[in-house]
Amino acid sequence: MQSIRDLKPNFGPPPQSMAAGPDAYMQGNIRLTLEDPDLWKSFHDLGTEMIITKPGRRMFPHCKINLAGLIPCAKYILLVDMVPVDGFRYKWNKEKWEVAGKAEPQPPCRTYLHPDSPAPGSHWMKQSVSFLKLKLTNNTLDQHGHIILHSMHRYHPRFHIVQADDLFSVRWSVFQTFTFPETSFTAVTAYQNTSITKLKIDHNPFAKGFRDEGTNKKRRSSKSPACLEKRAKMSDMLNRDSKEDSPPDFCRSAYEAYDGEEEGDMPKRKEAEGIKQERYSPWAAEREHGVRTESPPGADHRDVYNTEQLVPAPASYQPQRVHDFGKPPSPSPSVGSSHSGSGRSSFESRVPDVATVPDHDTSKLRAHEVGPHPCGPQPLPAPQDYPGVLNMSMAHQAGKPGVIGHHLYSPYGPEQPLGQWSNPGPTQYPPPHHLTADYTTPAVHHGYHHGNVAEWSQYPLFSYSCW
DNA sequence: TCAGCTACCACGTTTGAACTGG
DNA sequence: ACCAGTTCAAACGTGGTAGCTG
Repeated sequence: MQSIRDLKPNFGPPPQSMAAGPDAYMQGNIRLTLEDPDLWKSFHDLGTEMIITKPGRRMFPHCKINLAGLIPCAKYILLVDMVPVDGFRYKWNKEKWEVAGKAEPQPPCRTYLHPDSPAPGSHWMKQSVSFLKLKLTNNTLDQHGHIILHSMHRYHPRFHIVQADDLFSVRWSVFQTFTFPETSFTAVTAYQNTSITKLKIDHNPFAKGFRDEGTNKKRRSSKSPACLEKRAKMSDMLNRDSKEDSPPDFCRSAYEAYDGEEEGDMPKRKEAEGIKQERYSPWAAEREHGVRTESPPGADHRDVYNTEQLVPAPASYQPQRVHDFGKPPSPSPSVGSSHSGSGRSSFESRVPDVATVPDHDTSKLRAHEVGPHPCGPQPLPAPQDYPGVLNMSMAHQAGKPGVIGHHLYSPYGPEQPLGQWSNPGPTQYPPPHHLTADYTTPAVHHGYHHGNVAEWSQYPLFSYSCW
């Protein structure tokens, strides 16, 4: 286990509270470990697939981490985002994943904010931190703040730990970014690998109804024509007695390795062994064939990547209140314009999340606040009035142009206490001086004082060009 | 024709309000 | 009146599948 040690201070004048003891913010020896690594590994060996749906789908396994080495009394914000593993689109062909071409232009980048954020280090360390409610979607116009992904593309989650009292101070803070190789996955709209399906069914409590020992036997079937034919023949019988204990023995070959055991450690172990025998892990194959992966050679799978993420310094908060929520988002000519093809370059420069931004008057933006951008001034994502979605806009630092949209999503509701978010307070840093007029409108402050982080809607958090 | 996507379905889990008893 | 435990229904989360679409 190795955390990211190569930290750099952020740019720009730090807030007073940070300047008072900068070392204290740097001395932490943060360690982050992934929970259920064996489960993740089981999926990873098969080629993890995550369903993405229009309304949003949770991950399974979901991201759950343990933290250590935080300063107990210091506040931290935990974030998760998804980054493409490579610049390819994949297809499932003959029981294995194959490259099907270049990746599509990256969807709007969003970051999931852990609902407990910000919380003191002691809070994060006292128990494991779960990102259970993180949802994935393929709807680029998603209004719920879910993380937007492309189907048939590979991603891996990144965990960001930011020492910050609130979102106001995020921009001055140092990010520590952690990634686990075994959490990489392929986003799909329907499962391709039946072994993954089986693994999910056996481990996800919500899918108990699909287990062999469950009551709903007729759901256990495969898509093979032979099975479909047999299923058709059996349908009447099944309809007559769908609660029969012993399932029909057709179409069970794909699950043979899992039969006959109740849930528990032993069956799981058996599953893993059975899977290994038929294992075809496409990612393992990639490694064998020299296809690029993010795994550091020789590194323990539980070790994090040695990457770092800094908050761009000349950050420019550009929250704009949406007064007519519900207006359809305006298409952006810049969407996809930065897509540069395959490989890392394809997502080094992310496009702003303008696809989700309802129409608003971009003339309100001041050029110097937005900063230079090859695509011209970006209409910043406007806050939306659904609860829990944050929006932060930051310009790139010199040499890393491009204002990116990076959405922060938190499942906070308006009623939840967010005092530390909603109001910087007199002892905290004042809002950035370059905030737009809209930012300081009473309406916005009203929202903050009521703990509604919706006004933060979509904040471009940081640039992918940094990694 | 077909791969990918979506809507809908049935089932199980979770959650919170309502109810009950001490 | 208060609190803790129980019950129950609605909401939510699943994978399967038929049908649609490009």
